[in-house]
This record gives sequence, structure tokens and C-alpha cells, in this order.
Amino acid sequence: MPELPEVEVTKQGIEPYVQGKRVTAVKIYDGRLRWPVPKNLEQILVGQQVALIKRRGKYLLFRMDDGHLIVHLGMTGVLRVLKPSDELKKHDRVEITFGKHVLRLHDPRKFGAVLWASDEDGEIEKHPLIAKLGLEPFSDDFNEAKAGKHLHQHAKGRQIAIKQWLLAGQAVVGVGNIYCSESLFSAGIHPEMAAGKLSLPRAEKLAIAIKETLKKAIKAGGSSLKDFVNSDGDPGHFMLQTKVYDRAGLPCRVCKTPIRQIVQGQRSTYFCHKCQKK
DNA sequence: AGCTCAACCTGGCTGC
DNA sequence: TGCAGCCAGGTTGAGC
Repeated sequence: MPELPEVEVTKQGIEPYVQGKRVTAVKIYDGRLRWPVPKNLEQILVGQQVALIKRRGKYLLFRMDDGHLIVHLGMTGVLRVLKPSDELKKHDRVEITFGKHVLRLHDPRKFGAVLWASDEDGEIEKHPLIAKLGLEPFSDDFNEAKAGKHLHQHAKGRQIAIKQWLLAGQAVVGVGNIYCSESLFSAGIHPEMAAGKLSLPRAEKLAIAIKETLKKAIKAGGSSLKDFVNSDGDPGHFMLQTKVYDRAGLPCRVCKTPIRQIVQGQRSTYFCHKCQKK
């Protein structure tokens, strides 16, 4: 599920149950995630309070007394707030208890991560996983005046296809595989164009497209994942109205030309070859 | 430094 | 039904 919108919606959903609360227990059901979950996580966390939760790219950073709990949902991770008595489900990996509520990470494919970054190891912004991330799409550094210039500057000289460049998240974070195709469509940019060919006007158009796409998706995510306390956690069946993603062969919603699917960097890309120009 | 590609892991779907 | 093969929202790390 998780691209930036889902992570943002997850953050908003769990915040009321977690912020200001103190950890009373930790259980690791299967710690073999992307990296091993620290074996002593319980020892570290119990007694510590969550000051706040920040989202950085697709990472959730729980500000604790002595450091940060880093959580990433990978491809299939879901964080839900439940009651301690709620039945464990297959693929539940880690749970953190805050008195009456537990936060459970459910992650079938185990690409997610649960890590501890102590304050003793320096600022969280300098953590190896965080340091090289691009700008936050909704930050002031990526505002209307700056965003296009930033993208233009960052793409300069790059030979890589713009789809892969954008997806890499070194210019701007949070644009996953779905919203990457969607944003490029909205900006009228062909995914195979060399990133370095991005003109300033088109960079500005792309910046707007990215923000609009993510903003709409956050709204949609909000309607698809509404009740984090619900013990069955069914996210519902909200169908995202994509313009190109997963629409291979179907008519473009603008010009009716069949949508094409190609593979770039081992990932599917969808686009309209008539609406999107190199 | 930039780029490509394999790898991590499980489940669901398609087609024989 | 069964089974092989392919695909999937992310990201790193090795190797050129």
C-alpha cells in the first residue's frame, strides 16, 4: 500500500493513540524484516514516551525520550492500532503496547523496517537512511517559487530516464511507482525522456503535478483507511481513480489513445504516448 | 558520480 | 485442482 499518501494517512491515523503515550511493552513476533529488528527493542522502548511522530519521505519517525524509533512499511506493511486482546494475524511482525492500545506492524513481504536511532548516534536528519532523501514535497523548500528550480537544477546533466530519476527520490521524496506515472502524465512528460532535458517551465509544471497528485491521493487514502482502531482493519475497497497506472491497453482519459506499459529499472511504467512528450 | 541490476520475501493471479 | 511462472505499492548494495 504505502506510498507517501498512505504513510501520511497512517501517521494521522495512529497519532491520537500514540502521541504523548508511554510504551509499556514490546513484542517481536518475527524480527526478520529488511534489517533485523533490534533484539533489545523492548528494553530500549519500555518507559519511553512518544513526543511526536514525524514523517520523512516514507519513513515514520517516532520522537522518543532518548532517540527515534524508525518505521518503514516497505511494500506491504500496515500499521494498525488495536486492543491488546485482539487476535494476532498471520504476518503480524512487531507490536508496541501503550497501555490500553497496541500498535501492530503487519507486513507479509517483510520489506518493512523497525529500527532504533539513539540520540547518542547524532541527529536523526543525519541518519544514513534519512540523510540522502530529497526534499519534502509539502515543505517550504518545495514551494511554488522554489520547487521547479530545484527539480530543474537537480536533473541537470542526468542521462537517466526521468521516470527513474523521479522515483529514486533524491530530488523530491514520496513519489512511488503509482504516483510517479500519474505525475508525469499530469505534467505531459514522457517517462523515457532524459532527466537532463527537463526545461525549467516543464520542471515547474512537474512540481505542481507532483504536489497535486499526492494531495489528491492523501484525500483518497483518508477515505480508504478510515478506522485504525477497528480490529479487523479492513481498509475497504476504495478504488483509486488513476489516469494511467494499471491501465495498459485502456483508452487514455484525455485523448482515448491506448495506455502503454513499459518496464524501466525493473518497475512498470504506464503512460500515454500522445499526451506525454519527450 | 551515475547507472544497472540482483536481492530481500510472500501471496495472488494467470494459464496450462 | 495442481503447479509453474509471473507480477506486485520500496530500497539498498554490489559492480561496472
